[in-house]
Amino acid sequence: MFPLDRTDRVLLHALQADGRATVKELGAAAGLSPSAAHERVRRLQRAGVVTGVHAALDPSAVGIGLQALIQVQLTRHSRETLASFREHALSLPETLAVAHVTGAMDFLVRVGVRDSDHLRDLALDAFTTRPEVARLETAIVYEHVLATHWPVVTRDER
Amino acid sequence: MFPLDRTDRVLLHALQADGRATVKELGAAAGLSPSAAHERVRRLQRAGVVTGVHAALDPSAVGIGLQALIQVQLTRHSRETLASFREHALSLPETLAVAHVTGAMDFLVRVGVRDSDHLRDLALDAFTTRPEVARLETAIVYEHVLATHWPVVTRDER
DNA sequence: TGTGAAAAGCAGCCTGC
DNA sequence: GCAGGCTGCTTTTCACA
Repeated sequence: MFPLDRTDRVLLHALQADGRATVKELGAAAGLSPSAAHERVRRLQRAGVVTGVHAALDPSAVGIGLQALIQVQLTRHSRETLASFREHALSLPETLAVAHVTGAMDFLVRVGVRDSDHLRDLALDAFTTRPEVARLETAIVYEHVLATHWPVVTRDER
Repeated sequence: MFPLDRTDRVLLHALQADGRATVKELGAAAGLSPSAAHERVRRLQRAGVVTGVHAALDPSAVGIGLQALIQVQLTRHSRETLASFREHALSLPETLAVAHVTGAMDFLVRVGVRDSDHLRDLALDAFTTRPEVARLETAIVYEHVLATHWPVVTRDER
């Protein structure tokens, strides 16, 4: 694991809060010169600690009137079946997130749709038709909030 | 709803793929001059279509060895109970996402922990002790993938 | 790893279509 | 609503500590 010190944590925090922050701002937050902050940010990216910087959109602004959680139980649990369903779910334009989990249901797919008609069409056309799918259970998502600040749960306090 | 044309969609797509892209690059992707791209990006931000730009981190790099989905059934469904549990869940450093959903379970909280000991401590100390919580069901998350490209599901093709 | 200076490139603004 | 030019700031590199 890439060792993260206090300065790295400050930089990561700042980049999670505002991914477009300038190196100058990041440096100021971490008590570093712009060039030093730049070097550290580049290193964090090269080391794969920062996997990317992405814009977050307002669901309703892009036509998503409804979010749902489609819980899927597979017919079989072979590697092929899992991989095949995973790929399919990720390929759907409505898919916002895919989770492969333990328990009665194998996959949870969070989707963004226009309305309940769109949701029904999606469930019937893109899920129940699949040979991998044994059972579906769909829940409406009233609200979904992503944490914008991941803590560094490591204990070392370097 | 803010009207989005083809050019806006290209800009949004580019910003989702790389939130640190320069206005020059965004313009090139959309077939626009840097100044025009800049103007449109600013408008998309002011209109709230782009709610923010955030760095994504590698879970294992920040000490998250395990992710779990804690499903919570509440004792009561009053506005106060819902709000109180929601706030509590969002305040936990381990929380990665919170969803309020329909169905047997009321909330789904995705958490990032070091290991199974950490998960047990979290469940016992931060969930089962809460008066709002009637029942817990915890599932291990083998894999979680967030879509980095939200489609614009609107139909108008302006 | 960090600083500071210098060069290159970009953002931000303005003017004219 | 867009292009092009201008100015100041930011990024990026490099020598040095």
